[in-house]
Amino acid sequence: MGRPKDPKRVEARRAEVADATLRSIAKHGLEGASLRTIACEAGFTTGTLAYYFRNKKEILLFAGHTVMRQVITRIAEHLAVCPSLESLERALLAELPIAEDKRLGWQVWLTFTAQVPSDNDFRKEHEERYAELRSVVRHCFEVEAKAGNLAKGVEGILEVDRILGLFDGLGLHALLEPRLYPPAHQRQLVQLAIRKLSTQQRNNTGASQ
Amino acid sequence: MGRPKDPKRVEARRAEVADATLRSIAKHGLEGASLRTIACEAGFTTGTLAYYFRNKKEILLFAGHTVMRQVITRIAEHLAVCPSLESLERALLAELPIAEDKRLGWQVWLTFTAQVPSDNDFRKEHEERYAELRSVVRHCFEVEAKAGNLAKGVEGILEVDRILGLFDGLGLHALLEPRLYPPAHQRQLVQLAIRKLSTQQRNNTGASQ
DNA sequence: ATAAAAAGATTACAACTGTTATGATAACGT
DNA sequence: ACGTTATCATAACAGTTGTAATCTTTTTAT
Repeated sequence: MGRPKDPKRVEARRAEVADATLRSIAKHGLEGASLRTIACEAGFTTGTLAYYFRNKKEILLFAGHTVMRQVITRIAEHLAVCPSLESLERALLAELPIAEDKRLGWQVWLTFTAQVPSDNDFRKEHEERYAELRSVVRHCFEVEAKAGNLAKGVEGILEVDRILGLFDGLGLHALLEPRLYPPAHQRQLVQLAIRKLSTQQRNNTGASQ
Repeated sequence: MGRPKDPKRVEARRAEVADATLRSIAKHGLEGASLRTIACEAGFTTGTLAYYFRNKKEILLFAGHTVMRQVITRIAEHLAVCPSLESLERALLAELPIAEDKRLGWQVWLTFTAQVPSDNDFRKEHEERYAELRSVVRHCFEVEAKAGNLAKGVEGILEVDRILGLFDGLGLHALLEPRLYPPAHQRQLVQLAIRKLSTQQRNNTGASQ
């Protein structure tokens, strides 16, 4: 008798398809990511895709989900060991569109984000991921507030939105015009924004990595 | 003899098509904006579009161009009469995704922005518009700096990127999750970010409009 | 070894896409 | 009034899309 669906293999194949989807989007945008190009990129045919996914949208949602989840997981792990503003700084710096793989991540983030206003499934996915992200960062501020490490007049709840707003906006601009936002410039902007909130001022303008 | 192309009429028709394009995108995203739906939305047929535009991309670029140009023109006019941080604050507040028409503008901005990484024509358009925007805001900072109205330790060049990054990031988040970013919250964030830069602190948390 | 089910390829299909050729109409100058 | 040309609609084109039915090949349990 044939075995029941091997979950290991299914998971692996779905991951391969997701990866191929990301590569397709990175090359020619969402328009260039048809089922055929995705399948070709993965070394399969459309029939294989149909076997592991119900339809194209499920593929896109899965691909987007994995990308966002990986980013947030990395940030959360940084902040889990030590939920401080310093950790937050390091976590965000590591995700800026500097290295080529990070730039690719930002690009697919952008294309998926652009689907949110006109597609309820993408909207739901977005809301869930960002709820996680906000929760992690908010916890970070709460800990610092209790320790009395926040400068006078900084409202934690406000600052979460401000930092995340700046982070996404800066990342977006850096993705779109890398020449105007070289790595050092990106880092400097994030560092300045975070360090202004802390009582203990650090001065290193950051040549890490 | 038939008259030569009436530029007034041509301009008007192209504007109608651009408007119809924006409405189509607002309804079902870029995927839902085919030449037929655009034409139908404008009360025309595809033949009419072909008469006023060479191809679809030209339509999209024109539509995107007009939207961005209008936004930047409004901001520039605000800052032309009085290039101060206070004017900048008012100008940016007026463009936040609060009213429904502004939200629509942000949505098309997002869809066009998402094309930038994979399309050189969109990239060029984006670079030109943001060069204008940065120039206007930078001039605003220069004037304030000469007047000695900038708080200690604020580097104008850095702050331009920081304000614009925060503005786009915040606008994006507010567009995607309006319930988490009610009008007062959006305004508060922008106001706080700008007023921290000035020597003369104002305190109104903003109930304008 | 063999039956059975899973995994994947091939192919077909209907719908839709952007583009364009052609036809009809309306506006204008003479 | 006429002819010319701008304007716009109709319709056809070839290509692509997502989807799904069908067929072949592995893989596995007995």
